[in-house]
Amino acid sequence: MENMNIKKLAKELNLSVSTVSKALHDSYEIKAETKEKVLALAKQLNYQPNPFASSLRRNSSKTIAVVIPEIAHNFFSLVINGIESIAEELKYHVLIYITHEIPEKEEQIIRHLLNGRVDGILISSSGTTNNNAHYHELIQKGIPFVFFDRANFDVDAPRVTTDDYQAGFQATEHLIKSQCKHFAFLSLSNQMSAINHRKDGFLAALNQYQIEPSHVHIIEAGTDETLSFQIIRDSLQPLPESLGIFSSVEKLAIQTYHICKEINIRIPKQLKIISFSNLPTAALLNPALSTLTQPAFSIGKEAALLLFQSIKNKGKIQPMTNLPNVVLKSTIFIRESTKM
Amino acid sequence: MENMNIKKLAKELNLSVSTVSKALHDSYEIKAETKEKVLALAKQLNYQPNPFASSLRRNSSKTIAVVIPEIAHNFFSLVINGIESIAEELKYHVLIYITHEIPEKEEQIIRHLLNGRVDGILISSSGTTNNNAHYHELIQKGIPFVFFDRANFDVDAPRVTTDDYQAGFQATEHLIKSQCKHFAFLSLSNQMSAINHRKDGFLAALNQYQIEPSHVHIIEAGTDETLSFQIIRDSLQPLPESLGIFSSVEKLAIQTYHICKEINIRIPKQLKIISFSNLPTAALLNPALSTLTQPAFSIGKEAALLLFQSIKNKGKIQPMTNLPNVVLKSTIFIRESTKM
DNA sequence: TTTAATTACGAAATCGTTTTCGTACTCTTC
DNA sequence: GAAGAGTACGAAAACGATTTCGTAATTAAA
Repeated sequence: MENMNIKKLAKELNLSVSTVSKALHDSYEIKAETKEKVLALAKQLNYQPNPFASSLRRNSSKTIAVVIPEIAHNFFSLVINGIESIAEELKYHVLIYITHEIPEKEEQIIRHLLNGRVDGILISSSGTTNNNAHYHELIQKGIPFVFFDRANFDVDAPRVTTDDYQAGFQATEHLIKSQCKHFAFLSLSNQMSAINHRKDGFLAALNQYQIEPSHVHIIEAGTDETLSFQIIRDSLQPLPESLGIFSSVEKLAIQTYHICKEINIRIPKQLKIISFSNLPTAALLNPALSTLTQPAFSIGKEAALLLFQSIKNKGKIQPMTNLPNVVLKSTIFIRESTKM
Repeated sequence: MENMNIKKLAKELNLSVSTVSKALHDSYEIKAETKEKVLALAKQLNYQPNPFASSLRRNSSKTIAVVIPEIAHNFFSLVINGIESIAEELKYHVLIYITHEIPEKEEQIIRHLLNGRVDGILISSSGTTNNNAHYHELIQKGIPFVFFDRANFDVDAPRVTTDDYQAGFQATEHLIKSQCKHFAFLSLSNQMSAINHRKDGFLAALNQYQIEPSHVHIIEAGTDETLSFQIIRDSLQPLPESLGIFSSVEKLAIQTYHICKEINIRIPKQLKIISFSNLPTAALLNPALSTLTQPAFSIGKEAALLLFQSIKNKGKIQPMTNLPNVVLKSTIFIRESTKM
């Protein structure tokens, strides 16, 4: 009685295993009456097919993987919510893997997934742009994957991103019009696509408004918490006159707030700041933080939809030109932190 | 060439399938020389065992499930981080399921997991205390599970919780000593263990300091975002004199902040508030929010450790008395929001 | 009435591992 | 040099589903 399986079920019904299996899958070969009997007993005995036997035979797992740099992060949590909303509907399971921003970790995870454990993968890359080998192995193995937010543009895969360049331009333009004289861009690394696009927008705006290059600062704070704290603090001492900061990620903006509190820099009087962020408390901060907010939930949803499409189309010829490349818009919220 | 498997590997090596399998598992039956050959070719041909065949045969999946009410929530994200840190080390995979605070959803997820897809489950319950059937089915099937944060105390399972009663008492005592006259407890529902323990601590403190019962308000805001907003707003109009709010969860405190901003209630002058919270921006809010902060990462770690212990001990006789019941301490941070 | 088609089911192969036996062969040991 | 122990491997049976193929029984067509 320990575990119910299709064999016991068949014996109980005086039917063959194959008949029961077909009945459970509503096959046309089985007559209605038999199907009912099978379904009824299956429900009564609480029969649930062994997922591994099924996956082994059908060569599909009904499972996808989500590979993200970190999870304790509003943006990624919201994305997962979006992904889950679709996966749940399609009765897919979701495996989570966290790279902690370590490219080698990402490679290891991806390589591990080559064994067929999942039917597809959603990736927000932690990788450096010059290491694509593991992605190509996925392609070779025929495992569909979709990039979201942080894509590797050298790899032929669908992606869902935001209008990072435009948003970066817009944010910077806003800083310029708020009478900033010096401009700083806070970055994690110069190897991440999304962040680089934001930087390009930043630089383009400064260029268009003919800001003197000596007034432009690029601060690469890195992914290490304590190190980035120091780097940012050092770059604020001495404080350039009328500094406008465009932070490419939420975490660095929060750190900047903490630093300003610590060394008594007044926002927005001495320093203005705007940041990419999905903080639900942005408007409640002291002062309220101006943000560029990505449609995180939709990003997750769209990425999942693209992935499931790829999974469905697997085997068919795919037009490798004209890859799906969904670009969603961020929203700018002007708040006190960039007030004149 | 499409997919490498153990059979092709064996043929290539002129060995039997069983020998190759044993070699890959470093069996004592196989001599060192053979093992080396096998390992070498396996690596060269990039052989990776099919996880489903393996799981089917060994009847274990190297996978655990995490069932949580929501993911876009600092506390749960941090817990997952803790869980992942252990799972990663033990080479386990982590499936995520979100109940969205819907008890029926939780039941459905748990029932689905009865099929053996996972070796164990970590649950933060969304359930009402009077529905345990699905947990008992897990026990009957012999699938180990561990509660964290929100436990069902009527079910015999290990749990990792925090000192909710004491923290509730401490927070309330702090409000009392801050000269509050009226006291409100913000709750999601009266069916959640952790929240009820916080309420018990709240009530005990008020009782000990002989606060008049008419000055004590219990506000059940529910889990619906817009509804809870209205409920809280209504309960703040008219505003009781010297109101001290103890919010049992972060979300309701944030809503309260938004409401106070909207209808111009000054914190902490007219209203003091302290909340359970893992907000990284608590100190940056306007005003800085006093918090009770749970050791979320450790909770995840401890829960995962307990679960893996249960998985390892499976089959052995378990002393059902004396269940592991880890209680971790929260930390109180007094900030401006409760200043006199 | 005979043949062809359809219906409803069963036997057995299959997915890719792991594991239990069985067995040659070598090496001790008395 | 016979018996026993140890070594190193292979054959085959699982694990539990799905799927292909075959076939009796019934129905329809000629």
